[in-house]
Amino acid sequence: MLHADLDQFIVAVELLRRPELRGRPVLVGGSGDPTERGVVAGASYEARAHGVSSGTPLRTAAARCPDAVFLPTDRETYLAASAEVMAVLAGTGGVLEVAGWDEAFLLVDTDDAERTAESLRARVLAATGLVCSVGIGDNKLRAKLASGFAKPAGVFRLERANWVEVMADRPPEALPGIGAKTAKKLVARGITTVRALAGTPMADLAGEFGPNIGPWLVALAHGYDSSPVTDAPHQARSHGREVTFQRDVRDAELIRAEVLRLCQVVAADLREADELARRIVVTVRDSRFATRTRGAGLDAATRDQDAIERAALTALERFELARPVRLVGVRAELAR
DNA sequence: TCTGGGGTCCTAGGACCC
DNA sequence: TCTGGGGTCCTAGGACCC
Repeated sequence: MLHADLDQFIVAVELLRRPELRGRPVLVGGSGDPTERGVVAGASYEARAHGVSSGTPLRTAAARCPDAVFLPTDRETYLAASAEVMAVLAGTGGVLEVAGWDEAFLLVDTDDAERTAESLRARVLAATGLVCSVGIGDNKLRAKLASGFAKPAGVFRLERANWVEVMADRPPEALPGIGAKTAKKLVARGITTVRALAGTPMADLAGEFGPNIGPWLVALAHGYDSSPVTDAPHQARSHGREVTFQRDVRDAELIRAEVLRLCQVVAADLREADELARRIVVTVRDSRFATRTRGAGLDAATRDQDAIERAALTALERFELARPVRLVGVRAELAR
């Protein structure tokens, strides 16, 4: 099985229409104004050399990389480019599972996976002008990790036979699914490598991480993954919108007005997606970055704007709002 | 000058039912 | 004075990913 992953996808799409920026540090994020609140969504390799990567606050990025060109995020354009890439991948005849804007699994029948992977890279480049890397694996977990090792513009194979050689000495957070929080808890137990995690009895982790996640972490460290590649169309569970204020807001009326505006956008999103909501959840993040949610059910599955607004205001009233508010969000959980 | 915005999945606790 | 054991649903929060 293969995992195709576009190289610096967002920046690569921008460079297609601004080829004069090639070779320069380019950063995409927020409104494109690095004095505003926002983070980097895409960084060119030249910018990454200055210590800027996806998730870096724009202001920090501007300080580290003053020569960078800042561009606003343009979702629609990336979605369109993504659709083009996925169409090329689908054209190969295998089972295609889209796993994000810029990545997909492909189950193909081949006796020369490297040759198939290279031809895939060539087809994507020829059709879209975008460079991708391709991982070959004996399951999805290994194929995904392999595409990371294949970057930039390469092919890499990771399977049971070379798992220990490639992965054992790496830190646990090299595994997808293990982030900073989990890594820290593992370090506290003296687990600092994939090897050590793989050698931990599952029962030891079940207490702290839960009866399912604990054992799953150990399986992850062995490279086990039995999840199938599926081309079943993706069914959204929720649609939401959230906004970070440029300055924290104390005025309850302003917060209320923003929640109502988000309700309008969410209702429009539901109409466009032809979905009905069952519950509305409001998110509030305060000036200390503490994030809370409150929800309210809907009497019937609906996308009626008035009903969504009523539910959102009911949920909003249940917050204390003791501190200035940094972010508000409105999410519709869908009827299924 | 800290820390976006779109999501998904899992867990834990309480309610409720038999 | 003691008050089981399952199961399911709802809700809020946590962690993670791109």
